[in-house]
Amino acid sequence: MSLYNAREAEEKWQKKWKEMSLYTTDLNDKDRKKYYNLVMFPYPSGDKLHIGHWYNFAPSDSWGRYKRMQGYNVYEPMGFDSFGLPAENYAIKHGVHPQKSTKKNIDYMKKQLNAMGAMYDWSTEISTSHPDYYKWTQWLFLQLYNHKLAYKKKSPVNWCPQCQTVLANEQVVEGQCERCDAEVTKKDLSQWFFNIRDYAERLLDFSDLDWPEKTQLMQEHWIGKSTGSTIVFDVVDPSTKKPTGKTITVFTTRIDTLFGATYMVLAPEHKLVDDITTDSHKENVNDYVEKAKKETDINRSAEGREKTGVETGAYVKNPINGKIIPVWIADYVLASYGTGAVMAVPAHDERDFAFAQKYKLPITQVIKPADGSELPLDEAFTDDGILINSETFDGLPSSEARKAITKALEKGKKGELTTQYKLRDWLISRQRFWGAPIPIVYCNDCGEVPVPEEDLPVVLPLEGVDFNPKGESPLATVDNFVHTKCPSCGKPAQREVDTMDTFVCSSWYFLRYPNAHNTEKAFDKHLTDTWLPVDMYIGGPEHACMHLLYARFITKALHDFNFIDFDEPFKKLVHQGLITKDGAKMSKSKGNTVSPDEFVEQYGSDVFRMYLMFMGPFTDGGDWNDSGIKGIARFVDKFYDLIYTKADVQDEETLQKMLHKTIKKVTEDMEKFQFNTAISALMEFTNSASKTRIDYESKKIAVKLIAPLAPHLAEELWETLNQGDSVFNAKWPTYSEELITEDTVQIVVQVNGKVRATFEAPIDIQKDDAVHRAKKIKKIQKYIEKGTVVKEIFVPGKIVNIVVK
RNA sequence: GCCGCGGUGGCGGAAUUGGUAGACGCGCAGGACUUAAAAUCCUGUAUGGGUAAUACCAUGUGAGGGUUCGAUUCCCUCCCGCGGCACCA
Repeated sequence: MSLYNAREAEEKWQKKWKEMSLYTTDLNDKDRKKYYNLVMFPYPSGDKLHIGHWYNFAPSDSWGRYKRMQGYNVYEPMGFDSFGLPAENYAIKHGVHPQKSTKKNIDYMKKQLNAMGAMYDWSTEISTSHPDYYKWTQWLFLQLYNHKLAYKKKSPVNWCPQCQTVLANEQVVEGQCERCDAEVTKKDLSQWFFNIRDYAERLLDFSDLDWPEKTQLMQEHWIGKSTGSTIVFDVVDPSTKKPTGKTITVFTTRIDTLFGATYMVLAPEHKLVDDITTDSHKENVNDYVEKAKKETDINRSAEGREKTGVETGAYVKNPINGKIIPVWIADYVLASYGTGAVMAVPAHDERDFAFAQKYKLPITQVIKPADGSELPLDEAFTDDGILINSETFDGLPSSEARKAITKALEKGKKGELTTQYKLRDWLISRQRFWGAPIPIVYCNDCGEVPVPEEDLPVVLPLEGVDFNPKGESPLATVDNFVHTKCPSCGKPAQREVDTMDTFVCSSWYFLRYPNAHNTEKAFDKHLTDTWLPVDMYIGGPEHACMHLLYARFITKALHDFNFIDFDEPFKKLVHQGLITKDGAKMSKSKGNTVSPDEFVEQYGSDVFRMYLMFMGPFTDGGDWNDSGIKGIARFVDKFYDLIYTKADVQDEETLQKMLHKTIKKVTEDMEKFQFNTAISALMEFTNSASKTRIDYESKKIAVKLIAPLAPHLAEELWETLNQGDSVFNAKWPTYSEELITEDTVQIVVQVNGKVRATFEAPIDIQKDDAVHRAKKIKKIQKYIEKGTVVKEIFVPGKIVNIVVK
C-alpha cells in the first residue's frame, strides 16, 4: 500500500488553490512577461466532457503550468461556446429549453473541469449565449456592416432539410450537413454574408505564424488561389456571324491552349443563359436548368458521373483567331467559381475531352509533349508542352505562350491576367432560434437599417418561442420581437429574424476573455494589444478551415478598422490528436464515448491526465485503452514514497548525474510537447533514485519536475517538504552541463558495420588509439584474420568500424 | 484522382544533421512475501538457432530494389492505413 491518498490530496488542493486565488491572473502585471495559453473552448452540447476533452485540456494545462514555473505571467481562461446548432439540437432532442440545458451542461462541465484541477482563471469566464457576450457579437456584426464587409444577398445557398437552416460552405462535408449528415440541397434565398473573399490573399500569408504545416496547407487549399487569365468572347449572330454586342468572359489557367477551344460551356446558373439561348433551344435549355437546380451537390459532383449538357444555339468568336464556336450549357461548370463560363479545350482537358466525345464535338490538338513523345488520341494531354496549330505562336513552350497570348489579347482589351480563389463568402445567417439575433431592422421607408450601438443587445426572446426548426427562423413568430420602430425614422418596422452562425461567436472570443468585465466596450485596445495575440492555442485540426480561418479573418478586419494593432490571433498553434474507441471516432450517436469521471474517481486526476499524456505523442492521439493506467498509478505511488520517505543518500554522484540528466530531458521534452517521453524520463529517475536514495535538495527539484504533469501530487509533496508557498510559484530547475558530461564512454566496435564488441574509453579518445584498442580485442582479431583490413572508420565518442575484405 | 501524414515486439510506444533498434510502460513467465489471494518487490521477456547455463550465430523497423564502411533514418518503385480536398477550368 502506498502512503499517498490521491482523492484526499486532490480535493484538498483544488480547494486551497481556489482560496488562494492562485490562478487569478493579474492582467495588469508589468513585471513578468505575459503568456496567453488558450485551449479551444467547449460547446455544452452533450451532457458532459469526454476523454477527448481531457486529452486536449490536460496537456494544455500542463504546458501553462510549465510556462508559469518558467516565470511567465500565464493567463489560462475558460468559457463555453454555448450558442449554436449543437446545443440547440441537444435541447430539442431532450425536450428542454436550450437555455436550461445549456446551463445544466455548463454546470456539470465546470464540475468536471474543477476535478481536473486545471489552472483556469474563472474570474473571466465567458459564455457566448449570455447577453453580456452576444451584445458584442452583434457589435462586431455592425462593425463589419459599417465597413461593407457584411451584406445581404439572394443567391443559391446550402440548405439542410434536417436542421431546416442554411449552412456555410465550410459546414458542408462531402455534400452532407456537418451536424446531422443529411444530404444538403440548394435553395435560392436572401442571406447574410461576411465578405471573407476580400481577405483571401492576406489569409494566405502565414509568415509570422508558428502553425502546423498541415493546417497551413489545408487553409491554402481551401482558399484555392489560382492565377490565370480572363478572356472575352463576342457573342455572334448564328446566321450572319456578326457580333451582337454581347460578350461572355471565361477564366482559364491555360490560355496557351486558346487555339484549341472548340466550344464554350456556361454553368446552368450563368446569368446570360436566358439572354443568349435561341428560340429553338429554349425548351431544352429551360428543362436542363430546372433539372440542375433540383440536383443536390453530392449528385452533381459525384466522381465518374457522366457529363451532361445542352446546346444554346448561340455562338461566340474566339478573340485570338476569329473562329466561331458553339455555346453549351453543362453542370460540370460551376457558377460559383471563376466567371461561371469556360472555354472548352477537349484535347487538353479531361473533362472537356469526355464531354466532347459524348456530344461528338471537334477536338483540336494545340500542344505537343516537350519530350518529343507522341500525342495520345484516346485521352486529353493535360501537361504543359510546345504549341502547335497555333499560328504565330507555334513552337513556343506553354509558359512562354501564356505570356505572349495574354499580351496579344490585352491590346484589344480581350483578355487580362486574373487571380481566382475557391474561397466563397461566409454565409452567417441561420434560420434557427439559439443564436445571436442579427442587429438589423427593415423599414418600409428607410430600407435596411442597422440597430444603433447604444440599443444593443438585441435580446433573444426566451419565452413563448416554439423553437423547433421549421424552415423559417422561430423568431418570426414572436410578435413583440419582430415589430419594432425604425431606428432612423421612428415608423413601425420589422426586425431581422435570422440569427448568426455560432462560428461568428467563436471568431472573436479570445479577444473578449481579458475584457470579460468590460461593460463599455467589446474590448479595450490597450489591454487587448497587451495580451494578444494568443501565445499558444491548442485544439483539434477539424477546425482548420472553419473556426481557425474565420478567427484570422475577423482579427484582420478588426485590425483594419483600427481596433487592434495585431492582425493574427494565434501566434503558435498545436493540434492534439484524435482519441478513438476501437478505431472509430467517439460520438454520442455511436454510443462509444468514454467518460473520464470513473477513472478520475478511481485513480485521481493526476494519474488519469498523465496516462493520457503517456499514451503516445500528443499530436498523434490514439485508440483508447485503459489497460496501462495501472502503470501510471504505480509510478505515482513510487514517486510519492520516494519523496515522502526519509533515507540517507547512498550514491551521491550517480544520483546527481541522473537528476541533472532528467532536468535536461524533461525540459527539452516539455518544450517539444513530448509529454510521453518526459514522463518516461521521470520514471527512469524514480527507479534509479529508489536505489541510490535521495537528499532533500534533490527531492525539491524532482517535485518541481513532476509539477506540471501531476499538479496535485507535486503540491502535496511540496508541502511535506515544508515549502510554504505553492510549488507553482517556484522556479523551474536548471541543470548543470558539467554534471551530466561523462568522462568515459562505451565505444562500439563494428566489423563491416556489424556490432561485434564494445570497450570503455575516455570520451576524447583519438582515432589511432581507438582503432588500436579495438584491434586488440580477441573477438575482433578473429574477424580480421579472415581477410584484410581495407578501411577503418572512427566516429568520435561512438564507433570504430573495421572493414574487412 | 490529387495533396499531406504514417506503417517498429503480444500491446502503447522510444531511438533519425545516417552510427549499439526496441528506452519507458502494459501484458506475460518465473521467484520472494502470504494459510491463500490482492497489493508490493526481484528476475526474465524481438524472433529463430545454439548451450547445462553463459558465450555465441543468424534474421529483424510494411514489401522490393538502390546509395553507403554502416540505413528505422536518404533515394526509387509498390502495398496498406489515416486525414484533407474533390468536375475549381
